[in-house]
Amino acid sequence: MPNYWLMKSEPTTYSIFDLEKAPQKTTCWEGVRNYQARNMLRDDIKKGDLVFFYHSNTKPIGIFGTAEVVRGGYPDHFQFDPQSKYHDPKAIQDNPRWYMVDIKHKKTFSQPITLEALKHIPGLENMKVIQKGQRLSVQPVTAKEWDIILKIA
DNA sequence: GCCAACGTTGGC
DNA sequence: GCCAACGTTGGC
Repeated sequence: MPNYWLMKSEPTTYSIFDLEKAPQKTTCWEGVRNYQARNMLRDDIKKGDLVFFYHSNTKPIGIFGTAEVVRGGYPDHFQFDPQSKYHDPKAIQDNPRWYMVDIKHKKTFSQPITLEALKHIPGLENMKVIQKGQRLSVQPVTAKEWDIILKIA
């Protein structure tokens, strides 16, 4: 059984439409610089897991589609790249601090499921993304939540 | 653009 | 190891 996740992105930085157009419809999910999210990327997110692609800081906010993890956690090489905005001068080569995964586009919903809509769907009351102050850019999603949302999409 | 939430840093 | 200051996220 795959596990389910939700990943946030600001569409001005990287949108689901960018992912659709990417070579092999695949991209690496770099730049996560939060330890809780890092732990999930490094330890928990495996090849074959499924992901909701969420647009934040935009209009409308919400889940725009799905993607599949095609490569599980591996070191985010941008931490070692002084040119990158994700460079981390404290990161050590043989003990990487930050991790990323590769995801491949699966589906763009015909209509995004907005944050506002998510708040009113029965069964999603405990979903992390609708909780106030929930800032993690990578979040676990339960199988039940996944099913409810896919049925509506 | 504001600001609440909350993670991180660093002085002590 | 506490906690104030500071920075960032992200909804509104």
